[in-house]
Amino acid sequence: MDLQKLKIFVDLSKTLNYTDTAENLFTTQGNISKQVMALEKELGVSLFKRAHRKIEMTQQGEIVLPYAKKILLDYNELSNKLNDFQAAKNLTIEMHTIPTMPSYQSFTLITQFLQKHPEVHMQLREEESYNLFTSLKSGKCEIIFARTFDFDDSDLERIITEEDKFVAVLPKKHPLAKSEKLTISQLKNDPFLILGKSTNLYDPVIKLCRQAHFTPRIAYEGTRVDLIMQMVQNNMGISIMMQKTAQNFDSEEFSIVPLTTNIANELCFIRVKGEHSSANNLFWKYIQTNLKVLQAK
Amino acid sequence: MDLQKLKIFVDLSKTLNYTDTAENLFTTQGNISKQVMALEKELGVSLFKRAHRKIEMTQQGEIVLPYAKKILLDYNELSNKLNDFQAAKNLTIEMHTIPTMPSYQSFTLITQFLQKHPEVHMQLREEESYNLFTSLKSGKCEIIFARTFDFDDSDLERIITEEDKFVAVLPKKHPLAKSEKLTISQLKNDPFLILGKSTNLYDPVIKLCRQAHFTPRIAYEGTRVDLIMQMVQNNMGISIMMQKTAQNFDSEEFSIVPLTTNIANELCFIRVKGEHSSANNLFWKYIQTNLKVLQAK
DNA sequence: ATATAGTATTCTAAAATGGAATGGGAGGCA
DNA sequence: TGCCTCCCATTCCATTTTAGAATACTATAT
Repeated sequence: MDLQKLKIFVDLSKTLNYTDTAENLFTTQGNISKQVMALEKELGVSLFKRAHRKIEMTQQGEIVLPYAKKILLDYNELSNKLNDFQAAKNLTIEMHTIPTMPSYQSFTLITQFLQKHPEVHMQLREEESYNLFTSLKSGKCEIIFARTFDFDDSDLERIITEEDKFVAVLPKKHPLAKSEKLTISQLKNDPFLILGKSTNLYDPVIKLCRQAHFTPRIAYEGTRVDLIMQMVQNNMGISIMMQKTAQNFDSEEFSIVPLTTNIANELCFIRVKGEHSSANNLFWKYIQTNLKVLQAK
Repeated sequence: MDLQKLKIFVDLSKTLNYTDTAENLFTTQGNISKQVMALEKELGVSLFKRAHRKIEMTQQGEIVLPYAKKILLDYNELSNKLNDFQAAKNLTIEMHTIPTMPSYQSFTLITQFLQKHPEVHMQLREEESYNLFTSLKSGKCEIIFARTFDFDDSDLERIITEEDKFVAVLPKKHPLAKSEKLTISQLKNDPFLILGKSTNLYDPVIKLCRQAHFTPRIAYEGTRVDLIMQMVQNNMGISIMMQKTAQNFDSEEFSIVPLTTNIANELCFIRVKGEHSSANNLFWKYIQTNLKVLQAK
């Protein structure tokens, strides 16, 4: 059952003339004739009485007409709704991000972008690092702000906004607290207080330890950075985290010492390669441009 | 836009599995895949997110779903309505008839038929003879009861229920009132009181006169037989009509004399050759059978 | 590593489509 | 009466669509 047939039927019910309907619907008279006959066959009724100078609708035709109109209207309404939805979607950026995003300069970029483009809506959602890439690849969001370690995924493209490095967080009284630099093996006997598996920091830390041929003793694993800091202050262990995370807790009670590692680490916007909504492209270009401006300063 | 695509979409929204939907709709998995893609292309949106072990509907799919269901429901409702209509129609006989039908034995046959088949509805409508054949041929009714003269129409079939003949109706005091038989030329000087053009009696009478090489003087032309009879009684002229019409007015005040003619004349049921509703066929067969029974008596 | 479940693709024959031209019947008109 | 015109039906043909069958491809599970 093709809606085109219903369209023809409805138009024909108005014109009662095959040639006119053919013109209205940009086809030929013969085609109209065939389609109407096909529709009649499909419905099993005769829709028009053909008398040789005019045609006239049958009782069955009168039954069909309101339904045909209704169905066509519904289909149009559907088309419109979809168009509206797509238009709105084209002006909406759904971004998933690590919870700490507001502490980075990327946040400034986002707020500036939104001020400059008030027509664009941004839906930000915090999500555990662990899930960000899944959400991105499954299409739940079209862009993420995440921390990467040794990034290597040819399906994705990214804009690095900041680089970060590993630091050790030590109690003030720790023997190595005054060091200028540390390697992780120097800490192999300390209890580790680290961010858990639901962050994407866990795996790189374990990897670092493994590279240094030891398995850390994990005294805390969780998501609360402030809690870790308190535990360090209280001599319950040491922590490995990112410098930019640690510096938010600048305190007299513990030391932050850079760690020598070979693991690249960046904060970046990431999206899949390929087609994107116009708002997304607008945002992407804005970030690329204004990041250079920022860095030039 | 083919409704089949919507059907597939709706079913797929339930199963979320191409193979299952293919089975439900008696087709193949590959076909489902193609149709869904075609639908997506046609609507310009993606309806399902394909993840490699399961598929999931998109937001756009959620928008489409209620419309698809509604359209399919409407189409089903339409089908049902048409079926009901056809079924009712199949049990209804629409018969147009000359006004005098109740005076013939055909009327008895009809009432007997309706008693025997109470499920059949008969819609009788009186119509002027002149229009009966037009109504029949244009499909306004599927069967007529009419009077025929020299019937010859290969598109129609008929059952003759009674034969009739022309009679002259004369005032008692008319010089020819006592004749056993008359030819029409014997009446050429009398004023004619005849049934008008809207009956199909007018033309045959004129034809009879023309065959006898005279043009009658028409003193009355109309549809009221009773009026004609009164006029005859009052010596205002003579009339030519059918015997069975005349004998309903059996009176002492005028004579009915058979007329010698070569014009065949019958009362009959007539329908177009070809397909008919079951009720119509039932009726036709009933008349054929029971007419023989009647005639055998 | 292999099997499995699930969608996409390709190939092919059959069917539907649509355009153009032709057929054919009834009404209008001279 | 005969011609013309209006209109729906039909036919021919090239193009497109369709549906089935087999095959490819890929992520998950074992």
